Amino acid sequence: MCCHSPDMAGHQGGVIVSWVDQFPGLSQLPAPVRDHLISGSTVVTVPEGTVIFGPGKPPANLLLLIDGTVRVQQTSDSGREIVLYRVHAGESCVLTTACLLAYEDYSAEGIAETAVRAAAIPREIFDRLVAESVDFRRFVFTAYSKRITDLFLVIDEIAFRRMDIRLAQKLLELADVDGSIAATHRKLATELGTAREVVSRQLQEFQRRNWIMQSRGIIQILERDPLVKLATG
Amino acid sequence: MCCHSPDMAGHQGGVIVSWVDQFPGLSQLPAPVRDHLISGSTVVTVPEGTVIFGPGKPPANLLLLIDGTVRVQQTSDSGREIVLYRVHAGESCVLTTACLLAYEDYSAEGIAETAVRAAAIPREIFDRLVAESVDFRRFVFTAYSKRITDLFLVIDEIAFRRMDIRLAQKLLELADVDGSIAATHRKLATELGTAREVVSRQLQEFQRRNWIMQSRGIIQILERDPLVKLATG
DNA sequence: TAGGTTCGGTGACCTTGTCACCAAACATCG
DNA sequence: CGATGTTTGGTGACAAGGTCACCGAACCTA
Repeated sequence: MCCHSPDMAGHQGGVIVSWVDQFPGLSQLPAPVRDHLISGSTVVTVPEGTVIFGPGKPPANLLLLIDGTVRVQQTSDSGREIVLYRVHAGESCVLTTACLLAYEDYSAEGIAETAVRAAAIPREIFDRLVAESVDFRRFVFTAYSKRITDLFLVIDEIAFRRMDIRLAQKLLELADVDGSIAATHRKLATELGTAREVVSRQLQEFQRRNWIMQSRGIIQILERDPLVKLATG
Repeated sequence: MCCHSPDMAGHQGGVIVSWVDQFPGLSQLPAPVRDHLISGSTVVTVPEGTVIFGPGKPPANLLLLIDGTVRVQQTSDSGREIVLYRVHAGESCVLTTACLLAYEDYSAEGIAETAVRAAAIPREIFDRLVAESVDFRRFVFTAYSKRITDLFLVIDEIAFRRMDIRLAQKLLELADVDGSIAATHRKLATELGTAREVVSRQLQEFQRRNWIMQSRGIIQILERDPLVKLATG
């Protein structure tokens, strides 16, 4: 975490513009709370690949992502990894507040998947805002709700769903408009919490059926329909 | 949810005794907050087996368990189940607050595993307490932290750990002092999020090695040491 | 004691995870 | 440019785990 910079608030037709307005749940905060939030936080930028928090590296602040994406994942002893969820621009790393206030360590780690710009809210300011503002509380608990729902979904998937279905879903999710996906088998395996070989085999099967075409690091979807049918059961 | 009853506060040598004192994080609340908490909540009892919350049955209150245990589990489309965590006396169903305040539905369900006595705190009171009291906030976020850690652990286990190890752990966990376990294979399978047959086969193997003895609904541990060695790797 | 239910055992089969190893594609650097 | 190391993905063999179908024994309970 580096490159602290002053908040970029500015005047525009009499209205003060700030990163706060990019957060749906925060844009209607009453002026004093809003000011408190802005003055109490620092906008930071971190380069791609930075480990923002992790085992033995407890988060010091609540981060509200202005730009970029944070990937939260877990690594097993044996080295296999699984992606738990992603935090996108306009969202917050809210689960870290649990250990912010409880001083507990999490076993997951957060990695800047792209360059990230974020507002960092120190523990004390966060606590004060929760106390002061109904809207801020609503914002925090709504964010919690979404994350916990995500975790339940992950558990459901890894415990109960078949790999071919999950892989098809993931391909459709990652494909851009022309149906191409820039991802290695290794990356896909991490997304799904499985082994690389399993992904390779499954993709081989999709390729055999002419649903996809592969080259190193790139997968091209040839027939969307059967993938969709498989993904949606 | 039934059997509402007045709070059983009483005098004892000049000190008011209440269920609040059974909660480590709440016993040091300042008097006004404490009173607010007591007066704003209702002590309820629910019989064993009651579904306290679930899909389509959003929780109406935050429950603080005075007595008994609540099992929180998830069921797949195919009918397989997995236990996510348990809430014991002195703890709270705190994850429900996320949907309490966000009006979201979760896919998990909570079941009274025994008869349960609990203090039910309505949404508005909960919100007010969070606003008023640092200690209550600390209590809430600490509880969150523990639950989320539990969920991360569950994900780690089902994604990365071997069944024989997990089963050995579970047996040791459930065994009473003389090493006997009252549980059907079906129950154990739900605990671990696997199929009954897998548990049966694995237990068969443990039996073949003379580590356990089985009869209908009961497993008796004969040799603890090898199970411990397996469980701890 | 008859009938229904729950519990556990079993074999066949499929999917998923692990291990060992290899070759092609790519990157780097002299 | 060629030599070298790294990343990526392919492959086969095998082990572990999940699914299906079916069975008999144990246990209600009426």
